[in-house]
Formats: sequence, structure tokens, C-alpha cells
Amino acid sequence: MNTSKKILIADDEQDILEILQFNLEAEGYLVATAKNGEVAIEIAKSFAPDLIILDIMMPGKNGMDVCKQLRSIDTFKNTLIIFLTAIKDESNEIKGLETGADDYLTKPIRPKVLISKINSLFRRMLPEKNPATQFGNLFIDREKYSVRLNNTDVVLARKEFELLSLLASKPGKVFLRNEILQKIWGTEVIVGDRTIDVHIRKIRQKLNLDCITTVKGVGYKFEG
Amino acid sequence: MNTSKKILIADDEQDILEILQFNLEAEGYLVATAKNGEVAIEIAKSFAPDLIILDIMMPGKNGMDVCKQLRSIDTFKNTLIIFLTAIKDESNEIKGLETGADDYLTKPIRPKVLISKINSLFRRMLPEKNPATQFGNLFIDREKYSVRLNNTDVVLARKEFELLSLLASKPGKVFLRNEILQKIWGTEVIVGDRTIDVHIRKIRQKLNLDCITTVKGVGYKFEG
DNA sequence: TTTTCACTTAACAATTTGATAATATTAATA
DNA sequence: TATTAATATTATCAAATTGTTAAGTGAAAA
Repeated sequence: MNTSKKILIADDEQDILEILQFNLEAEGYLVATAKNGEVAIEIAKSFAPDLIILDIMMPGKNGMDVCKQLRSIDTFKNTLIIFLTAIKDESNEIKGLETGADDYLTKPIRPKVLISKINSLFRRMLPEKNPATQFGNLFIDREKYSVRLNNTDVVLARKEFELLSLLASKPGKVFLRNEILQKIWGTEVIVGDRTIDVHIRKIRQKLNLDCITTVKGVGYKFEG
Repeated sequence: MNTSKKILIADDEQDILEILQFNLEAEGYLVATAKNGEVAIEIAKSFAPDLIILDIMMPGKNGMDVCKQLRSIDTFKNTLIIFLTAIKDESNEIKGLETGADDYLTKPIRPKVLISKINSLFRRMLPEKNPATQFGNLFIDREKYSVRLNNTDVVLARKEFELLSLLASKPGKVFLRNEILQKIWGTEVIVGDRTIDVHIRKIRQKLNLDCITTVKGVGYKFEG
């Protein structure tokens, strides 16, 4: 699930490249570097980064040119792009954002700010990806509210879906009955214990798959 | 569909509020203001802004507290939040982003930078809707406001079109009733639940095509 | 003004869902 | 093995949810 994010850095200053690479890798990111704009575009195509950090001032093709060119390629229409600039020049900042960059950073670089900013950008991007999970040939798609087993849709009622979805959110983890009640029924509503059983039963019946295990005296768990 | 974006600004300095309000309104945004954190939260609940600009330094509840509190409310889980700070303090910047803000701006405020940044944030948030989409032999053209099925024009009323268009913008995704009300009717207007059903009914009737599925207790989804 | 149209609502029908009770079954333990 | 506590199963019914039709409303067009 958690493959690390890929970041491409383009800067003509070797120092900057190293500082950024070091800090980003320490954070768990996969980093590629390019020492000018032309190389950056080439690497971007094969490396397919999730984020590109572009120095604005580079010999040859500068950061904004690179950005424009990247944005014209479908693959990079939605890639995050951050500009790096020493110039505290307002007009440049503006141009940057209007060229299609997502943010900019000013030199000197403060690693902690950089990391925070990047984490923050990624966090914001997260909800875009499919909140779907797969176990063997069982697909659970929370957005579509759908469950597919062996390429066949299985229709689950809301509570059933929520229950399965909850259990499958942490395969292997045993959810206590209280926990389940709390998370699916909330604190307001009070229902008997048998209610959970009945829903579990229906899920098992509909899926006809042995993926929910009873842990007697404790709760239930999903096993992929 | 949704008209202009709504922005809420919270700052204790009247000057700042006015400058921001003036510039943002000139850009076509709808602006609400709050002169402290508590008021901001109250207004946010009724105004339902797309973006919230929070001054960090405010008497009483400061910007970060407000941010945390807002983020704990479902409605604001994904609302854009920008911090405003006079302090060029690195640790503050970091805290800001890690509290769940999406960006920060330092005072003094440079209106053009601000506008650029905001436009940029919104641009990124756009669900990137294609002007026209096709599913089988059903064409939906958002620009022309027209629907063609089997090479015959189907005339849909505005609300019907918007509803179909919304559902079709993410085939498969289940749109909650609240979500639909929010996006098509906005937060101002309050209409009954049957209203949605009736529109759905008319679409189904006019298209005479089984492309909208009901997910009981949840919402509706379009399936291409 | 009258007509038309989009939109909303009310009222009721149809359907689905979820909770419970009652009973059966299972697993742990004395 | 007998006992017991916990869970599984089943059928049933009330409540929740949606579908449908017809009628009301207000604004724009004729």
C-alpha cells in the first residue's frame, strides 16, 4: 500500500541537490536529481515523480520553462511542482504560480520548512486516490460503496458494507464488539449484541467466503 | 452549478480584514470576515467556506487552535486553510502546516501574491472536469448544456442536467444526498429530500436508460 | 393577463433495511 | 461428558428509505 513517493529535484547547484536529497531521503522519499532543465524533463519521463522541485534560475532552460513544458505533457498535468528561488521578487512568485506550479520556496532552504511543506502537499493530494482495497479477489471500494468478489458485484446493505469495510480496514486486527458498536452505531444508538452477529452472518452469507473470523469472547477480525 | 468560491477571513486587525476582503472580492470571491477565532468557527459553520484564512496571532483562540478545532469537524476536513503570520519564525511555519493547514502567508501581505496563491490552490482542487464526457452512446456536454442519447437530443432542465452532470463527473462514485444538496443547491437553499428523488426520476424517465443506481441509505451513483 | 415551464412539495405506495426474539449450535471448561 | 457462556441462525416486524404521482408556486414568455 505505502510505496514511497518519488521526488525529482532540478537545480544547477550541487550543494542544494545534496542537501535536499539528504533531507528528503531521510524522510523516506525516493529522490532523483537533475542538474539542469533538459535533464530534468528526460528523467521526469522515466522516473514518473509525484513531486518535482525546480530551481527557477538554471542555465539553459530555466525552471519556469521546464514547468510549462512539463505541464503540456499529459503525464505531468497533475504532478506537484514546487519552485525554488533565491529571488524574493514578487512578480516572479506570481509568475511561478500562474505557470502552473503548486508552491514555491525561497532560498536559503530551511529543511524543516521544506519537509513540512512537502508533507502537507502530499497530505492534501491523498484523498484523490481511490479509497479502495483488495484482498485476493475481493475488492472493497468505499467510494463506490461496492464489493466485488471474483468479478461479480455483491450487493451489501449499508450497515453490512460499513461493517465489512471497518473490519477490512485493518486486516488481522480483532475488533471488539464495543469498538464495532462505537464505530458503526455511534454512542447515541444502543443496540443489542446479537445485532452484530446477524450482520456478520449476512456478510458471510452474501460473500460466501470465509474471511471473517470469530474470536470468541472478544470480537471479529477480517483476514485477507 | 456552484457560483463563486467562498472565503472566510479571521483576523483581529480591521485593516487586514479590509485589505483582504477588498482584494478577494475584486477577484470575484465571496468573502466573510471574523474578528476572532470563536466567531470564525461560528461563521464557518453557517457560511461553509471553501477556503479559510486564519491569522495565527489573535487574542483568545489563536489561529492554530481554530484550525485544529475546524479539522475535527467533518465538514472542514477538506476545506482549504491558510495561515497568516507576521512572525517569520520557522517553528511556527512548521507547526502551521502540521496542524493541518494547507499553506501560510507572511505579513506584510502582498495582495498579488495572495491572489495568485489562492487561485493556484483552487486550481489544484478543481476536480478537473472535462467539458464533455461520453458513456456508451450517451454524450454529456457541459459547455453546451446538452445531452445526446443514441444521436438524439434529450432536453433536460437545468437542475436535471446539473444533477446528471454531477453524478457523471465521477462514474461509480456514490454521491451522498448531502453532497448533492451541497453541490447543486448550495448551503443557502434548503429543499426537502424528495426533491432529489423527483429530479432523479425525471432524468431516468427522460433518458429511459438504467444509468443511475440508488444506494439506499447512502445516495446515488452514475454507472457508464 | 394568460400560458408555460422548471422546480418544489405533499401524500402515499413500495421497498428495503435493520433490530429483536427465539432457538440452535458451538466451544471452552469443570 | 455435562455444563455453560458465547455465538450462529432464522423468521418476523417496525422503521427507515426511496419511488411515484399529482398538485402547488413563482417567474418568465407570449
